[in-house]
Amino acid sequence: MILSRASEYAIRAMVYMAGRKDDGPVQLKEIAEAENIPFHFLAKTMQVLTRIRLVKSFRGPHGGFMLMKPPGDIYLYEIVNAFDAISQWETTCVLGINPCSDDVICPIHDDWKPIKERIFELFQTRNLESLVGELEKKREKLRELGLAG
Amino acid sequence: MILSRASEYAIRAMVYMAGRKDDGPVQLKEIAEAENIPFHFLAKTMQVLTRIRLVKSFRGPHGGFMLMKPPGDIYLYEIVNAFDAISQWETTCVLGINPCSDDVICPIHDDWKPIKERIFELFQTRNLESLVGELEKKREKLRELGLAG
DNA sequence: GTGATAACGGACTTCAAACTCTGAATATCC
DNA sequence: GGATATTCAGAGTTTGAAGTCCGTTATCAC
Repeated sequence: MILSRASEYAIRAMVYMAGRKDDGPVQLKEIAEAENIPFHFLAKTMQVLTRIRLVKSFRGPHGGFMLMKPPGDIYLYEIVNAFDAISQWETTCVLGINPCSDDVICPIHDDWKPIKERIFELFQTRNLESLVGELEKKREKLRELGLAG
Repeated sequence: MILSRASEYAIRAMVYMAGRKDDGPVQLKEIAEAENIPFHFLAKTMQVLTRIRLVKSFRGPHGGFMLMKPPGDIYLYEIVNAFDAISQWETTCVLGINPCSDDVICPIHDDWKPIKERIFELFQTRNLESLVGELEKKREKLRELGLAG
């Protein structure tokens, strides 16, 4: 709703890779099935991530993809920025008035600016490691609820 | 970037109407030219606003559109909701995981929720009158800067 | 080196949003 | 009542994102 599908899929794929216990490359097929992402579309998405060196790819049997950096060093911003020109958000607002800046006649700019900044901050401070941590917490919580119910 | 064009155009058109000093109906042509919106597209947009009774339309010579309520009583939410199903945002997140709720395995949900709520609040508390006020303030500011420079 | 496996790369198709066009309906003015 | 102005309504077109397909290339196992 605010990111392209490619960005969404890329994040989910990366989080999946980061959260996988098993070492060694993860195959496209496994990610696509686990995350319920169209295979061929994810293929192209992963190619982009390979090109910008967020992941390393291995062809042939037992091939697949591996993260190039520890999960704690990969921030959402890097991923998202490969697919959506979020740097351009600086000069865009909800009203589509472009360029929209402090000096442009846009009635909603001053409301929108802090929200935009907050989204930016989210992307720039959240890394894969912390996201995997969130997942663990959520799983734990659901497990407790399951036992209690 | 987060709203459809129709929503964006609708808001701009409504703000334009609210800010117009002259009484009487405003014509499509005037709005389209003033706000630089494709004429025929705006036509359909205005038809929707007419149908949901945010504006009243008049055909024939000297026809046009008028707000059905005082600007202070028209909130962005009403406008936006006519074009984008923002009520569905409740169960959607940046990662496209749908439904996404407090109880669903989505690593970013807890980050995204407050942002979403803030956007909601913006739409629900901002009305046309206050937006027109913002415009005035901005214009004033720019005028001062112009004199100073 | 042959065959199987998996990523690569580009072309193709699908779909929905954005935009355009045209004629019908309705109101005004003379 | 006829000419004109304006919105209404629906169909058609364009465009770009999303998704699919297929042949190529690299790697591994035997």
